[in-house]
Amino acid sequence: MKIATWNVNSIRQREQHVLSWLERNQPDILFLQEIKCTADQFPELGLRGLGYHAEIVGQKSYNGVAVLSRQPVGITHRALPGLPVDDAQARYIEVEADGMALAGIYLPNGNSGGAAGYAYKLAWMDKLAERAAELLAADIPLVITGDFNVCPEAQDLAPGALGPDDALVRPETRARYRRLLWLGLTDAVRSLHPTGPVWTFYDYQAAAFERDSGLRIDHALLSPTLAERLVSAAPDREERAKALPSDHVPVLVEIS
DNA sequence: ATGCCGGGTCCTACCCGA
Repeated sequence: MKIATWNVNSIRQREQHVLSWLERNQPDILFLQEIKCTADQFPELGLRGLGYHAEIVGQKSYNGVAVLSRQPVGITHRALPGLPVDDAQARYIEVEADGMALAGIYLPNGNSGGAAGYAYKLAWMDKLAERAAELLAADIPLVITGDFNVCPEAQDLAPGALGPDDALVRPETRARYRRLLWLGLTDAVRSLHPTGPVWTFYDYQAAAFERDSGLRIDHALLSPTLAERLVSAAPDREERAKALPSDHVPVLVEIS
C-alpha cells in the first residue's frame, strides 16, 4: 500500500503537477495540504480518468486539506477533535480505510500572530497527541501524515536555514513532536534514513533549492503494526526541480 | 537572513507562508 502527502501551495496552481505525479507514482492515497480553496473551487484534476476519488476540507484563500484515493474512503473527521467548535481553519481530515485510521494534517506554522499564534500551534499539537492516544488505545492501525511544520531534530534543517527561536524548531515544539513518538508512533522517513538531510521543503527565496538549503517538516507517523510492515519512505526531491513547483515536495510511504 | 518568492484577495497593495 502506498500512502503519500504533499503540501501543494494552491491546488489550482499545481493541478498538472499533481496529475502527473499521481500517474507516475500510483499511490493508493494522497493527502494534500494548503489547497488554498473551497471544495467548490477544487479543480476537476482529471481524477476520474486516473481512477481517483477526492474528499475536500476546504477554506477560502488559506489552508485547506484534501485526500485523493483509489478506493472511496469514509471521512470520519473534518476537524481535529478537541479544538474549539468555532475554529474555522481547515487543517485536518481523517478517514477510515481497510480498518485503518489515516489523518492528513496541516499543522499551524506558529510564527505569525505573536504569542497567541504560537500558543495555537502548541494547543493544536496537544489535541493531535490526544487524538493519536485515543486511536492507539483502541488498537486501530494509525497513520498521521502531512505538513507538521516541525523540524524534529537539528539534522532536520540546513545550517542557518532558521533561527533558534523559530516556531518550527523551538524546544516546546520539538517536545510535542517527541510526545507523538513516545506514544508509540514511528517517524517513517527517519526510521529508514537515520542520519543526514532528507529535505521536504525548500524556500522559494535565496535559491534555497539550488543551495540544497532545505527543511524536513513533512512527515508520516505510523502505529506499531504498520511500522513493522514499512517498506520505503522518502521525499521526492525531483519534484522541486520542475517548473513552477510547490515549495514542498511529496513524501511517499510504502507499507507491505 | 528575512519576506529577496510565490500563493491568496476587498484588483492591487497588502496578508500569509517557514
